[in-house]
Amino acid sequence: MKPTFNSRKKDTHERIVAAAAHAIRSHGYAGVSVAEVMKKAGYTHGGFYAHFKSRDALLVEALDCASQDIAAEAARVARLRAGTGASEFRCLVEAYLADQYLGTLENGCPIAALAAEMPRQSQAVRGASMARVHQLIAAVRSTLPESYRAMASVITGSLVGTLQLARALGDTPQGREVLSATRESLLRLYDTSVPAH
Amino acid sequence: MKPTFNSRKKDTHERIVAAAAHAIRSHGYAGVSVAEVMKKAGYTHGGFYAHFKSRDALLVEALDCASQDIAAEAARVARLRAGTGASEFRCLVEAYLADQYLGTLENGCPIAALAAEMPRQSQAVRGASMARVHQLIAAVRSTLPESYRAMASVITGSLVGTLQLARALGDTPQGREVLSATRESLLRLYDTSVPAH
DNA sequence: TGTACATCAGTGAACGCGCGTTCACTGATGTAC
DNA sequence: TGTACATCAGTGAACGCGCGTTCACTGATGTAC
Repeated sequence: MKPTFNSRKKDTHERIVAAAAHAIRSHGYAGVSVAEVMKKAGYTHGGFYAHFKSRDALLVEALDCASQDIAAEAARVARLRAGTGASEFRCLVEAYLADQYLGTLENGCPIAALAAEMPRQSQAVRGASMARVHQLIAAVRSTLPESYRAMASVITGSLVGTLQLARALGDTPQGREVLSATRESLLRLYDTSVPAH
Repeated sequence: MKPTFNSRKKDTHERIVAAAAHAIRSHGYAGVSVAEVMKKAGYTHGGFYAHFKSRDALLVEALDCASQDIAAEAARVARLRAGTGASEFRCLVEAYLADQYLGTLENGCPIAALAAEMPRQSQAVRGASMARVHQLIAAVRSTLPESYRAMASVITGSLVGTLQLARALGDTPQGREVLSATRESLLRLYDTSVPAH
């Protein structure tokens, strides 16, 4: 075994991807530059192509990494709330539309940050992006009772769109109002429509 | 009067803004270059700064122009449907989430195209963008009966987010399915919740 | 344990390119007589 | 109506800069004896 060499390179690779995973959410696909990501990760830009075939290859890995981040965060929130009697749906809505995401972009949902840019990307990036969109809709669907699953699209759209609109209004009373109004509307809808939960 | 000079320059100005209004929706704020807009408008890039103080000033005017485009289009659709008995809400939903917007970006709602980029813009562009977000929410609110107006945020978010998700999936069965599922959910919701319309 | 050598992750200079912006200019349009 | 001049909208070359990508190199890490 030669653990040091292998794990050093792997470490570096992961650090670059993690930096990019934050960068795509803060600045969008179009706002991410190779040099800046490498700098944020603590390296010079020259080493980049020892790790990635191209900038697009980095974008694909960064999206995957960001998605895993957010899935882990969702699982953490779910574990915290387990036993409080809150429905999975309530946990999802309150976690996704939390006020904390108004001010900081880099840790939120990558789909909310990137959806509008997806149609303009290269085939590789678009393919990875589409898979993540399906995954998010499926995650929302899984919180709904069987007979209400046709509403997964409208609810997912509502989460993604509302977060964007609120962020566009900024961390202000108006932005927070949009978030809280949407949380309440979705939860009231769920409580009045969905029986026996 | 010196009508020719004045109107020629005004004409040129409007042609540049119109080209930019299409470009921001196709390529996002970040994807718009001065040179390309000027070329699309039929000019060389050098003349740009006789018309605009900066690229940002163009973005502001382009957003305003795109918003007027879409408001005019909405009015046109509303006029066509007047007398068919369809509610204002139904007209809005069917017009906003029309299948035609899956394939073409350049004529759709600028907020759906730009929302995620708004928080990263200069103050001038962000200010203009925020005003348009408020305007869209108000337009949605105006189609709702008084006691349901608290739902304007969730519905606007749903329209914006769903269009983005569907576009990310492309002009495919899956993309169209997301659009039609959301249209049906919103209209069913309206028909079952809102009394006497 | 200590020295000589091989490996290879990361460095930094360089490339061609398109960006936003500036500016001296051209030549078509309009005015004065 | 016809000529001489003034205006100014649009042209195209140029600027400094950051981009994605390439590559000869360095020097720390690991191996062989």
